[in-house]
This record gives sequence, structure tokens and C-alpha cells, in this order.
Amino acid sequence: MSGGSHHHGSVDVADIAHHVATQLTAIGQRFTSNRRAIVTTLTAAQRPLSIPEILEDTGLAQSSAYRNLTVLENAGVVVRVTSTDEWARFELSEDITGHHHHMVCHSCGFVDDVRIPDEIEHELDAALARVAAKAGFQMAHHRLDVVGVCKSCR
Amino acid sequence: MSGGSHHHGSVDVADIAHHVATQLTAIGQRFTSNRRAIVTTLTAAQRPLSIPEILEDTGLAQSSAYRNLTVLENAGVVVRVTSTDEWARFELSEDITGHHHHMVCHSCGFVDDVRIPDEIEHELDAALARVAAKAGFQMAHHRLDVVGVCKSCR
DNA sequence: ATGAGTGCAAAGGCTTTGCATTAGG
DNA sequence: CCTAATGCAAAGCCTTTGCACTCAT
Repeated sequence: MSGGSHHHGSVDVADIAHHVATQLTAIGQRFTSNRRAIVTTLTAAQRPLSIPEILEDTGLAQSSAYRNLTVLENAGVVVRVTSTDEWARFELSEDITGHHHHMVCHSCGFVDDVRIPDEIEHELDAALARVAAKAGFQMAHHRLDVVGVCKSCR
Repeated sequence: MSGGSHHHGSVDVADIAHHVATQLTAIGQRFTSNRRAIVTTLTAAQRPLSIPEILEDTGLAQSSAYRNLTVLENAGVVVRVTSTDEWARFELSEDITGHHHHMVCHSCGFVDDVRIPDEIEHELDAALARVAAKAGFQMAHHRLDVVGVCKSCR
């Protein structure tokens, strides 16, 4: 409801639901209450969440969580994030949150969002596209993680 | 034996075995023939390999591969790399190969090494350390992947 | 001889899938 | 009504572990 405007290319928080509904409709899927619950939880978290965290917050069945997250992933509104532990994490796509990167805790697997200056971002992206193309690789996007120790594990 | 000198901070290829032996000894482990086979395979590959690839190349039992890779990881000479598929990949540590990043194929999971100009690397590292610290995160290192489509999948 | 390493098979743990039931259009 | 979604339980799949055997010191 409030405080979402510090994201770079994000849609306004109040429009997230509408955006998600549109994306789901586009692939012939409904915006059910469970899917709404997941989106609400992810929106509030402002960071990638693990399945246990999502289940605790939404009360969904495990299989429903996995299945709906897959649907939301196919709709392009959720992405799967890799941490250092054995759990997958899920967050809203950059269409919604704006481009950002992650800090992952090597000790507990906690993941938080982080943003770097646009100038460095652009330089980096250009350099990556260049070296990738030289290797016959067609770049879609880049992933950048800070690996380290989080506040609570220090 | 030849052509390893283009790595940035790498040890000479001929010294890898010696380096690995030293690292293993330091943690009270032996440099067995299976471990030597894994190191040889990873050295030749010049890119992160999956377990099936390692097994095919070395003929090891699956459990031996996993166990020895864990030992080599603890010795600091092998690192586990995340791709887009369900398989873990393993490669020699940057102590041996020099600092680099990865291009991962979103279609088949193939991973190859890639390097970016030092200047950008340093800028990036400084920026990351800065924003991480501001968030109470102690950065150990960064991970940077190009995600896209590899030569064979285009 | 003696402890580490090896390989086979079984178990673990996250994720996916089958199936009967429920709910939304 | 009728298809999609849900939840429980079971199955899958990568990875780890138990255990007996082998090898190196």
C-alpha cells in the first residue's frame, strides 16, 4: 500500500495485483486466492522467500505452493532464486520490483535484495554482453550475488 | 600441460597437482588416484562439470565422486557451481583458475567460464562491498553469471 | 595390521506428481 | 455443470550415508 516508490523500474505497489492478474490471464490462468496470497506475501517480504517461509505466512499446502509458484513463474511475475542452502527462494520478478541483485548469507542462506549504481550496472551489462557474444553466447540477462555473512550470523 | 598461462592469478598448470596435494595434506587428507582423476578431468575441462560428466570421464562410482568432491571442496581446490538445471557443477577454485565468472545456458544448463576487464571487475567489487556493508552484510566475494542461450542451443 | 578410501545399495530431503475433492465461472 | 485448483499422500531425483571390502602406509 505504501512505500514502494523507491524501486527503480517498478510498477506502483497498488498495481501489482492488477499486473499479476493480467499476466496470468495472458497465459490462460486464473488469479485465485492462493495465488493472491503468495503475491501478497512476496510483496510484503521485499526479499526472496523459501518455501517454509511462504507456507508459514500463507498456510498453503506445500504442493499448492510449489504448483502456484510454478504458474506464477510461467506468467513471468515470480522468479526462482538460488541461495547457498538447499532451499529454493522465490520473489517477484524485476518487472515488478525493478532490477536488483542479491546478498546471500553463506551461513544461514538468508537472501536480501541489493541495488548498485546505474552507471556501474550499465558498464557491467555492456561488458558482459560483449564477452558473452565473443564466446558465442546470447545473453538474456545477468545474475549478480554478494556472498557473505548476514547481520544475524556475524 | 600447455596453454594455461592466460589465466589471471593462476598457478602454472604443471603445478596444479602439487598445489592440490599441499592443500589436501593441510587438512589431513591424501591425494588418492581418484582425487587425482577428478582434478585432471576438471583441469582439462576448463569449465564447471556436472556429476554425469565427471563420472563418464573418470569412471568413478557416484558416491566416490560426491565424497571426493566434498573433500576437495573442503581443501579449497574445488567449488560447487549453480546452473539453471537440477545438477550441481564442479570446477577448480579460483586459486587455481584465476577469478572469473560463468555463462549458463538457460536451455540445457551448460556452463562455461568468462572473464571481464579488470577495471570493471574492481569497480564492481568496490560498489558491492559498499552497498553490502550499508545493509549490515559482510561481503566475502561476489558471484556473477551471464544467463542466456549457448552456441549449441541457439 | 590399521585406518582411510572405495563402491554398492539404501536412505534423505527438496520438489513434483497422482488422484479424489472442492470451488469458481 | 465442468473445468481448473486444492490438498493429501506417494513418487522422483539429486545427493548423502551405511556398510563391508580393499588398499596404502
